[in-house]
Amino acid sequence: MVSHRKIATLRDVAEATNLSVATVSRHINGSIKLPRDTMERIDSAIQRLNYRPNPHARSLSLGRTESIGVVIPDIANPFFARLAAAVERAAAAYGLGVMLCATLNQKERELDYLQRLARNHVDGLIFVTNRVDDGEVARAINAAKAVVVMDEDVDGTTASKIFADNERGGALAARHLIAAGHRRMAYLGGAASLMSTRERLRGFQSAIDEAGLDPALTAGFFGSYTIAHGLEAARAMLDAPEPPTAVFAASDEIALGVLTVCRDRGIRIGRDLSLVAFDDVGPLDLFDPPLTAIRQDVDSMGWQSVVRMLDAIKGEDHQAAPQRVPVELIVRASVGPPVR
Amino acid sequence: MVSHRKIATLRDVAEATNLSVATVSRHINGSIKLPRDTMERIDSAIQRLNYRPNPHARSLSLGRTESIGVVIPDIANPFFARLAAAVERAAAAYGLGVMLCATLNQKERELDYLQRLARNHVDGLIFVTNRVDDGEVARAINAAKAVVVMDEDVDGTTASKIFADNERGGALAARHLIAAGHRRMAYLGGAASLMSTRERLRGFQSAIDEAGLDPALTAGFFGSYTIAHGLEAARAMLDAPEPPTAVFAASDEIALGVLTVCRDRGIRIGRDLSLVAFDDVGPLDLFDPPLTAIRQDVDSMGWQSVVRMLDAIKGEDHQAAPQRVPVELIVRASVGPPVR
DNA sequence: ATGATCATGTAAAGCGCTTTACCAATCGCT
DNA sequence: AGCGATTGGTAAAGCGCTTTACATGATCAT
Repeated sequence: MVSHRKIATLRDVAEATNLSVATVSRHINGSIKLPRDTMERIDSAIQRLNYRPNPHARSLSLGRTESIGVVIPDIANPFFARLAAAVERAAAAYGLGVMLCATLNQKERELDYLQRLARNHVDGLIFVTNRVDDGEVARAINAAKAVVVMDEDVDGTTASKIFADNERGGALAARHLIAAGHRRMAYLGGAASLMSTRERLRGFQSAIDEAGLDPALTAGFFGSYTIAHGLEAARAMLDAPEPPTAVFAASDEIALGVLTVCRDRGIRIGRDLSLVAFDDVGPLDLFDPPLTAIRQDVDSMGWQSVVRMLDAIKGEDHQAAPQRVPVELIVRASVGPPVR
Repeated sequence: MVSHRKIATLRDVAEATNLSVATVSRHINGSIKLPRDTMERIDSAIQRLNYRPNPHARSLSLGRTESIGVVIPDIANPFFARLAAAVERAAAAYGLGVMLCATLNQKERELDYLQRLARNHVDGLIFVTNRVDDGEVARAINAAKAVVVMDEDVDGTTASKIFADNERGGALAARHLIAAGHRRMAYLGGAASLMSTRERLRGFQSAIDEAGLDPALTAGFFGSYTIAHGLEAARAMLDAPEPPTAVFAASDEIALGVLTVCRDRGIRIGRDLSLVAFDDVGPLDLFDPPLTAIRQDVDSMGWQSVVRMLDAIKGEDHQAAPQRVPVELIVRASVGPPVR
């Protein structure tokens, strides 16, 4: 006797209770007050039939989906993974599902998700990119429903925005290095046109100015937030006629590249060369040596992005200014006095 | 002049082309052959109106959603993050969306997702857990539609299964350690009742047997796949009357715990104590020293889980036996000859 | 000329739910 | 007794799409 029972629908429970679907629906959604025994009849039927509303029917009828999309370059990257995890946690706390979309940094995929999701698939989109946009993605974002842009800006968008306090992070790093005695430094950034790379540099330079030092002594190397770029930039930097005594890597990944090159060349981080990283999501304390870094408060960013998302969905005016999430200097063992 | 234009529906393009919605729908879905100019009329109208089908209406009508769910303990964990990324990539390649669900290892959330998603929210579920189940989750899995269980078994389920070749991984680790001369070893596992922990141990022991060594010399420490457990187990192990000369950690995280304790105590990994990790997803090559590890082929697991998912959705008989994905020994610098 | 066949469509039901617009019966008041 | 308000419901439209069943005209072999 195969029990191939179908999934119960609202209608089934209506029939089981001798009520109309409307009554049952409104009771479920709390938009009607019924006599006690009617309520109990309904509840027990729901229980018995193991009824659950069909989310698609619900979405179709309601026009909303009770879920949001998270568009992210790459989940395998620890920074984005933690960001996604933070968003997920916050979303779950607010009863929202999360649709995950990895773009692999491809414009096509960004646009595709923006379309598919913003259409009607989800109520809103938390968008984080790693690419510099030519305007097309910006247009798509502005055309979409509720969007909050996180971590990296997309020029020309009117969405709510959440960013780390990059500038302050850069300043913190520079001050720490300067305090240790460094004068000739290097900045290894991501793409030169990315907001985060620019801001971290600006902060770094402002601290140099502030200290009355010669900004010309600090070299900049730009590329991308990857280990590969870290390797390349580290080599270029070390092969320069007058190599720096300290380096500020604008991401964990870049710092890992530096670490690798130094290991290969027998350069001891923290002694021969000082290093400050940015992000602090990997287990930087377990590296050799433990890496001093500017820590982003990823959890807070994720949470706040969801909060602003809910505001955006409710149609509330988002604040014009991007929200800045504080960063923090975590001192470990990769910074020492300069050697020459 | 505010352009508050509504989203175009199928009906809109039908009206724009003077055709019926049915005709347009069937043309879009390729289930009708139309004269060239009719086709062009439709296509251009779609273009012009920027029409996209409403996914919920589509799902409701079709009974499927073109998306799958991934249930995972914690996305912030690099191993699961990479697994999720691999699944995402494969799913995207097959035109499937991915709904991400983090359970934080809570039974309630596992059950909740199993319900919500398996109901009708997604076409199938890729389920990975970290918990030992009391039977309830197993029942829910069996009741759900297409499910593939990955990485860790759930006892009593009839789903398709994809696991790493844990036993072989354990054997590989043991042989490597034995070849280096170790006799007194420790196994630091996760929960003792977890399949993966048991299998890795079994493989480890079988290699010991095979080598004709005394299995009593290998101590086992069980707990969870976390840094915290790694710390604790490492301390217990080192404080034993006769500490081992080598340790096999059943996860990267556990190995990180060992690393930390050893750093604190001035024990040099690779010289005073040998260490082999399992997973190899973190940048283990950048640790101090670079860690020898058994590598899981996460990408392959993710991809294959999607392939089997598609089979399951199509209702094809899944193979009875779990699929085993090969593992590989990656030799770095954390294993040396024993000291006493 | 006649039916058969094909090409090009149309109308309408149904997917499961929410919600608006109603309605009948009861109750409390004057 | 008569009135309005309240209680406890119902019927039906509509969300956007797919699909089945049917219709119309042209083409073709006989």
